[in-house]
Amino acid sequence: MPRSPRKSGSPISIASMRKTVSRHPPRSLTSDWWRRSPRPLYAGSPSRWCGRSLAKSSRISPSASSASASGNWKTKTPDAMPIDKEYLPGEVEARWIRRWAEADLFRADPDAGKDPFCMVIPPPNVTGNLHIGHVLVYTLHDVVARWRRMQGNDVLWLPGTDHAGIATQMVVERALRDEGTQRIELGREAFEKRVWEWKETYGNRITNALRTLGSSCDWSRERFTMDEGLSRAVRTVFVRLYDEGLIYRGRYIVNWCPRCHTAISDLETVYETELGALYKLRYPASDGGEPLELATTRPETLLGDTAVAVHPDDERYMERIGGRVVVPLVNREVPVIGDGMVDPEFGTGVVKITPGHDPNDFAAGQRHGLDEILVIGPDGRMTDKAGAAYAGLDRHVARVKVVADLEAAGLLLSVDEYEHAVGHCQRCGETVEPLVSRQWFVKVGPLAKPAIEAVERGATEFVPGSWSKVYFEWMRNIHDWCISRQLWWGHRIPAWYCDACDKTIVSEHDPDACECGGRLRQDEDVLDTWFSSALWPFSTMGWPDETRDLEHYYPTQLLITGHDIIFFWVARMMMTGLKFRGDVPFSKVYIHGLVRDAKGQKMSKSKGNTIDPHEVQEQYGTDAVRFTMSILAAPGNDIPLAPERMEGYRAFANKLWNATRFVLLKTGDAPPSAWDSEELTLADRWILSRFSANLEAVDRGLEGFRFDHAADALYHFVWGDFCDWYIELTKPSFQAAADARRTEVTRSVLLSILSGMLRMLHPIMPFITEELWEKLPGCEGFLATAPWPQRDAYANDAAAEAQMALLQQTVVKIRNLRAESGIDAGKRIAVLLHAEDDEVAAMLTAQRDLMATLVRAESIEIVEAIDDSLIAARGLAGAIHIALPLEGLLDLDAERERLGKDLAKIAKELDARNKKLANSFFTERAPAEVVEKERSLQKELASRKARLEKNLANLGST
RNA sequence: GGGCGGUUAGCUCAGCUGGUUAGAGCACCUGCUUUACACGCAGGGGGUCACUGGUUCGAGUCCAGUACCGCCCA
Repeated sequence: MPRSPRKSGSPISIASMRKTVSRHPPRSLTSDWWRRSPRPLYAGSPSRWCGRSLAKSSRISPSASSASASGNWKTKTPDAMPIDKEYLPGEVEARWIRRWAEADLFRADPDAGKDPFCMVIPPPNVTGNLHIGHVLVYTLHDVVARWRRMQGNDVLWLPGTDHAGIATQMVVERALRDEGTQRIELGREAFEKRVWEWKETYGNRITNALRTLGSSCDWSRERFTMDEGLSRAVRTVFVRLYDEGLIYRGRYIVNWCPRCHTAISDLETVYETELGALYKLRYPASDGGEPLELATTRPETLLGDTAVAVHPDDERYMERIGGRVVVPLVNREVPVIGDGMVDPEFGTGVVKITPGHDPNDFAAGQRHGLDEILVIGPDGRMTDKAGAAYAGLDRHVARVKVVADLEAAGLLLSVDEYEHAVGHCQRCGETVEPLVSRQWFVKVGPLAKPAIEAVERGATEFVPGSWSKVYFEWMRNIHDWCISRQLWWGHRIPAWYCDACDKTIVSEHDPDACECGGRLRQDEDVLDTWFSSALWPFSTMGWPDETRDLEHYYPTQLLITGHDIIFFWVARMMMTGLKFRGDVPFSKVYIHGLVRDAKGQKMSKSKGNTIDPHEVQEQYGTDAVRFTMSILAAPGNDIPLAPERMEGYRAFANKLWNATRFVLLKTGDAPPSAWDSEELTLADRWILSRFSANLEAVDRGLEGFRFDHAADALYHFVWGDFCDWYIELTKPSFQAAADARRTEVTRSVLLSILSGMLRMLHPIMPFITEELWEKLPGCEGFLATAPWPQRDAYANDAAAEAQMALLQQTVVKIRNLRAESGIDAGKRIAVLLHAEDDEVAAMLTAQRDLMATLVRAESIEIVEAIDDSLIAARGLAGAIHIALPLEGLLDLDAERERLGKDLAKIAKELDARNKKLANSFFTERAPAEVVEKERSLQKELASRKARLEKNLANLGST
């Protein structure tokens, strides 16, 4: 991140100027721009690489794989060398997307003799545009895919889209309306044709956007849920489930959307709390006795009432059970029933029962054998059964009239404001109308059982594991799944009804006629889109045929998706996978968080806080966006996406760019040469060791889906270890006076680390790394297919790390003393160092020239003792004494204050140690090594404190 | 009503099986045309880890309760 990009107080920041002026040519997303090639194919075998070990002794090699015979570092041609001063993502991204596609790098090959690693994409809606949530999911997919590919797996990341029944139909209907026509006028066949045309024209918008992210999908295997093969899979599944009695057709109460004109599943109904009214009504008793008073939120449905219910144990009404009351306005006599579902606390404790229009009432109706009277039709208007006074009225209008009529009849007792949950259509937002109709259902219970067991026995594992609870909870309370939709766009239900004999035929192949010779009519309805999505992990691989892909890639290794889709999709894939393939569809399910805005609020168009992926890709570069997604992807957490974050990682990309620029400028275009371990400096050994440690952190992070940890390790390795320290440490080696061999070893280590670094970064930042890789001397082929660096256990050089830590501490303290003493930044000063420990003193002596360049010192002297009488800024770095002789420059008061502060801090720490060690419970019960640690720390603090006190005393009193 | 998650620096978040001085980025302050990078360099300030109690030699970390926030299911 930019620590502090603009300190000058300049009113216009460069970053803010960039926000308005994009420097990159706009990319068209609807064309096939990524296919066009102005240049010949990039030649190169897919797996040549340039990161082979250069150490003659493998002890400190960043990459221990043996070099292939052809892996000689090649001298770069000069035209590959020029490198801009800043990273410009736009053109670079477009070029690599094209070159990767041309080289067909991401095609999986089941015969490659490699371990497969397979993921299927959560198919986006074909009508959709890429939104920021997609960017997150697909970034994580691609990070895994690229990492596994570089690790040597045969990676299949299978892309595709789903046909999104309602959404797509609505889009095309809207277009028809604009043309002054409508679906019904067109007729079913013509309409379907129109949708296909629409799909051909616009259906690749989202997949093209996916390509701009750098997604390394195998596009040769792209699928669409309405493809011929996938449609066959749908039919096969439908028929088999029907034959086994797991699909049935029945009259049942469903959630009906009067606007979409279709049934929708429970999951597609979203409940929202709304302010409505609670109406208290009076129902006269048939025998002229005491009337019953009841409360309802939906008075218009009383026209379809077939009973009134009370709780059987409710003493107020017990004796009324079995009696009859008259439903007002329609004057229908209905029974008073006793049912446990009635909450005596609600309203008056009496409720009306409308089995035709309420799920609970429907269930009660079944229990008590009540009639279902449908008074609201599929169009949301009252039916004839509602009576002549209401028939044809919209349900909302009817409510007003019913209430008015009741009032006129003196049967309306009160109207109170009332908050209640109202179901809405997830797709169009219309108030859902529960109504009884004839629909197709999947009997889910028998399918759910093995799916539950599979997660219980660990065949499929949720990450983070807590999501399995959510899965279990839903699966164990699962309801039958309404799968028919009253749409024209989708897989038409393969059921035919005979006009003559009333027989139902369900068949994979369209039948010609009924056995009885009667004419057949196919069911008008189509299947829920999720029905085909549920088959995605195997239907995309060719099922029901036994294909090579299916055999090789199923079950897949990983599914990455959001928690909002566990029920809709994950659970259903589990059920069908087990049922039809006899195995789980994926061994791991990684559940990511939801992308929110910087304040943690959900993004929505109405709030205006959405982030357009294309815009931020242009603005910050796709790599920066991907890096942001990765580093924010802490499991179990939503992702607060602030533009500043992306800005920061754009700076990171630029930093990487310039680090490479430095290396290239200093090292020329010759490939690196091998070194002997004895030739390495402390700095060389240290960076090689750090490299190894960070490689381990990145591997561990990616293995455990800690994308945040992996990205964090990379960030700090590149910016901290490599740029802030190692590059600075190498600079003396490139001065004219430097020893030629030293220069050669340094440039070789630099190139070697850089090569490994680019490989490590590639899964998260594919574009910039591929671009830089191409510029690196000797690197051939695509980085995308270069081997992942190997961990070398011997590369951990603890001694180098410890010495370097000491050196860094000393450097930081010297800089601190300079700054705090107000020494001009450009001024060369003298530095005295003293260490009691001989080894430390030797190390300091060896590294003093190096340190001098880092702190802009004229000289650094390692002395036996620092003269107490010297006027100097003094400090401690661990046990190393530091003095900057500043005769005449030192503000004694300020120095006293500074030392006093240091002293107070150390005294406080020492005090805590003393107390701890004085506590006999601690020394007796804590592990010996912990106590020992505290003791040695106590000792060191005491000596540091004494030193500071002495320094302070030497300054004299004011 | 049932369940799950969260509460750590001004902001957004890390912090694994309890053990030195609780970290990062952003923001903030100071200084800097140091020949890779001002999308930069160097230095710095800032936290009663929501609250209460418990376990423990030792709690941001484990347990219980409270408050507030969010999500899911009914």
